[in-house]
Parts: sequence; C-alpha cells; structure tokens
Amino acid sequence: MAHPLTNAQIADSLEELGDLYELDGADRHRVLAYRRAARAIRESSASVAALVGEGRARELPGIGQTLEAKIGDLLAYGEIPAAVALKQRYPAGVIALTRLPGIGPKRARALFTDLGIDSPAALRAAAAAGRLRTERGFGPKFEANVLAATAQELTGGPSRVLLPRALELGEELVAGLLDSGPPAANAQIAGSARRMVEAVGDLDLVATADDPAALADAFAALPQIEVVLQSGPAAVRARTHMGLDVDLRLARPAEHGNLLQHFTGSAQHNEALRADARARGYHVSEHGVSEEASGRLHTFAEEQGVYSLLGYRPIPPELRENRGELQAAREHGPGLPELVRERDVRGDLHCHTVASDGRAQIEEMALAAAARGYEYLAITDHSASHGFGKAVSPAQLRDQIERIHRLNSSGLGIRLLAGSEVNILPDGSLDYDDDLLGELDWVIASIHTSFRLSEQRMTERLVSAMRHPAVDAIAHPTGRLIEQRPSYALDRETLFEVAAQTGTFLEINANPLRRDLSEQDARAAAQAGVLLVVNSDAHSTEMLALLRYGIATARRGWLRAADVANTRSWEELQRMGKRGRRMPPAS
DNA sequence: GCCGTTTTCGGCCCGACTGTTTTCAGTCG
Repeated sequence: MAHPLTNAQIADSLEELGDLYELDGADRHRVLAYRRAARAIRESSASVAALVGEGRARELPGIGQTLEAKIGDLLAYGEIPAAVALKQRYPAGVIALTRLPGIGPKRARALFTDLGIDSPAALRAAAAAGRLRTERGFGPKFEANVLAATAQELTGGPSRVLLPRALELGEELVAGLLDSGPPAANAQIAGSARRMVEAVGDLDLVATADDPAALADAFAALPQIEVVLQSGPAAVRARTHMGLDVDLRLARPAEHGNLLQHFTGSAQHNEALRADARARGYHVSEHGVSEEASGRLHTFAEEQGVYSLLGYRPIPPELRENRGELQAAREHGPGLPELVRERDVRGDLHCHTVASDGRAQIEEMALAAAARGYEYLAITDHSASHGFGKAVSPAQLRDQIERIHRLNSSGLGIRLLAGSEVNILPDGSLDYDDDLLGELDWVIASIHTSFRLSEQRMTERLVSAMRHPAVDAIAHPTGRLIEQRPSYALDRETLFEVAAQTGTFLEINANPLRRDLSEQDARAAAQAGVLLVVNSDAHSTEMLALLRYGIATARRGWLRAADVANTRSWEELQRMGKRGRRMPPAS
C-alpha cells in the first residue's frame, strides 16, 4: 500500500475526523464512534494497516464497514476525502480552540462562524478587546477565563505526570483530609491513579463525611492546594502547587461504594456498565443504582455492592478499561484471571551496581533484595559498549562473576546470579563474545542506541538477539519512554512469535518512566505464548521497590502469576526458558 | 457510525458545575 501508517497515525487521523464532524454539528454518537475506533486502533498490538490489507479490520471493536473503507482510503491515498473537505471549512486553529478549558465544539463553531476567530491567539485578542461578549451566550466572565486559559497555554500548559508523583500527592492529600478538623470518615484515591495507569492528567479523590461542606473547606485549606477552581456541595476542584488539578468528590458514608465505583472509572468502563445495566432496567449513577420499574434506589457503603447487584463478580480497578472485563466478570461469563500480585514475585532479574551506572555495591543490592523476601537477584550491569556511564569491560565482568560466586558461598541469604544487560548492536550482534556470555547465569539483552532503524531492520535486530543461544530475555523491548518518546518501529507480532518459539522471556520493565512492555503489548505477548519477567531495573537499593509499577502493568495486561516467570523458583524458571531447552530433560 | 439477551433499526451513561439565561445550554469528567 502507498502509505504504511502506524496505528498511532491512523488513530490520530480518525480522531481528527471525529473532531471535524463534531465541529460540523454531527450527531454526538457518530463522533463517539470515531473516538472509540481510534482508541481500539491505538491499543491494538497488531498493525492495523496489515489487518486492513488482510481484510480483517472489522475484527477490532468499533470498526465497521464505513470506518474500514475510510482507513483503506487513508492507507491508499494518505488522506480521508471527508476530512479533506471538512478541513477546508474549518481551519486547524478552530480545533485548537476546543482544547482550551470551557470551550467545546459548539462554542468554537460559534466563535468561528460569527466572529471569525480561527485560533487561540485570535481568541485571546478578541477577549482582550472585549469583543466576545457581543456574541449570544458569552459574557465578561468568559472573556476573563479565556485570558487566563490562553496565558497558561502559552506558557506550556499543564501536562500529565507519571503515576508515582500522582500517588505521592494523593497519599499526602488523603492523609491531610483524614487528619483535618472535621472528621472525614473515609478518604481515598480514585480515578486513573487507583487504576494504576502510566500517567495521570488529574488526580481524583473521594471522601465521605457527615458534614461534606466542612470537609470541603478543610480540603481547600490543605497546604498542597494553590487555588480552588470550582466548589459545590458534592465536589471541589482545585489546583495544587505541583500544577496537578485535583477533584474531590464527597458523599455520605452510606453511598461511599457508589461514589468510589463511579469515580474510579474508567469513563469507558462506566459507560459500558451503565449501558448494560440500563438494558436490564437499572440506572447507575454515583448516588446509587435505581430500579426503573419500582424506582427503588440501592446505595452501598462498599464498592462491591454495586457490582454484585448488577450481576458481576469483583473487578480489580486495574482492569476497568472496557477491554472485556465486564463480559468476563458476568456471573455466567468466563471469569476474570487471578491477577499476579507483587508478593508472588520471587526474584528480580535486572539491576545495576556501581560497576556500571548504579549507586550501590553488589552486597547492598543483595541485602535489600533479601529484605524484600526475594530468593534470587540477577546483577546485570551494562555491557562494554554502553556509551554512557561506566561500561564493564570483559575483564571486569570476569572479575564480577568471580566476586558473585564468592558471595554466594558466603551465605548472603539470597542467591545472586551473575548476569549482564548486553547491548544489541544495530546488526543484531551482542557486544560480549559468546565464551564470556556462556559464563553468565543470566543474560538480558536490550537496545540503547540506533533507535531510528526501519521497522524491518529493528525487528531483524531483535530477532537475531532472541535467536542467540545465550540470550535469556529482552529488556524494555520497545524502548518507549512514557510521555517522552514513543516506541521504536517494530513488528510486534514477529517479536512475540519468535520469543515464544525460542523460549526468550520478554521483560515488563517496572521503571515508571518505561513500563515496557506496555499493558497491551504484555497481554498480546502472553496470548501469543510468551513468558514474561517483571523486573525493577533498579539503579539503587530503593529502586527495587519500583517493581510495583511493573506488576501494575502486568495486572492491567490481564497477566496471572503463571504468565510471569519470576514468580517461580530460579530452577523452575530456567527450565521454562531457553536454558531448559538446551539442557537434557530431567529424568 | 456501530451494533444486537433492544438483533438490521433505534438506540447509544449520567450528573455537577458555570455562566449565562430568564429556565438552560455547554462543558467536563
């Protein structure tokens, strides 16, 4: 095909077309259909361009005949004709208006058609001149808000923060609420942070109190709060000094379960839950579940009450993304997997010491890992050609192997594995020779250079590494950095197929900036028969605790303990991987 | 535009808050 686009590029095009239809006043369900389709494409582990080529695009949820044809046009001609026509009527700056707070498609369209405003800059100028209030439905308050919003936008605007910062702030605020004068009976983190997503755009809290108004006042007085943006009897929205907005929702204790369920989301999960409930005569909101026939309202102090009433088994927050969890959790459905837990992990197979770019000695890492209850820890410093920080020469690595063997016989309380994080060079070869690699207990290979290879060359590079008999696992297999850098070009289906064939483990790197494989890729890999390992990639003793974020990704990818090899003993893990295939079977 | 325990047409989640209105539309989550 003429334009081999990535899933992200196809999704962007459909989202843009949805925005254009919305500006044009299309039925909102039609617009939502474009957004749903874009999300399914973005989350697909398989190449959607390839699916379209095979005539299989309609296997994706939310893709029907029309969208399949439009994606086909996009791939064949590089553009969707309907989008080209609409873009002539609405300049790109009009869509940009809808990104400003308080401006949606209706207002953007009115501003453009009646006042000729075609960009945020033009809007700002019109607000400064007091021209906006001449339009019906707009007043001086709106002009003031525009000036404030565009000023912030010009200085970069708020961006999403990684999960650890959001959780840290959330825990501080929850503690503040619980300690505040008027008693909060309960306060907890909800929203996307509770679902353990990668990065959050704002923080959601729920609290119960017999006097909600007093609790709202106490919230506004917490030292983390910079300014209250909105305030009502049931909700407070505020900006923190960190720049992250916080929504606090308040309810009486008897409705806490309803509120927590609602406010944990995701929006897509709730939407599907409510549609399903509605078909069976229930209306679901944060205030309760009402029966259509009798009008009876069911409220619950515990969240599970909502799910039980509607006929669902418990659904862990990490799964609430409308990715099949509702169907699986139905009382007569197939059931949800028993998700892997942090305490199932028996060893960490990726960490660094002062030998390369880590901060601690081997002994310190070993003691910290033993304190976490691990049975084994692989020391995997960077290999010879790493290029930044200290590189470990072959002679230094041989010394380190000796040192680890000595430590193992000295009774540390944990088994240390002599390992390395070996660079995969652009041609797919490794930067230690095979003899040296053969002396190691554990080899994890990864890419740290030449990220811009073509999809074909990058895939071949990784395939070569996985076919190498000494390579046990691939670390951070896609190279993405959350909110900073997308994955390098890569054929994931081939990656998973070869990993399964060769018995190479794929890592879920737990560093909160990586979480690589992603949840979608991890789920697709496991379905393809790949075994995963969840590792901290710790560069200090404290960083061993980052494992929780890798476990969160594994859980969001529907993985069970059986899908994660380092929930097994070291002996068992070896048998499950490539080493097991080159050893004679145990009699 | 999609989809089917509502099944090829007629539905598609629900409420809070704001700023405007003169009883409510628009936006947001």
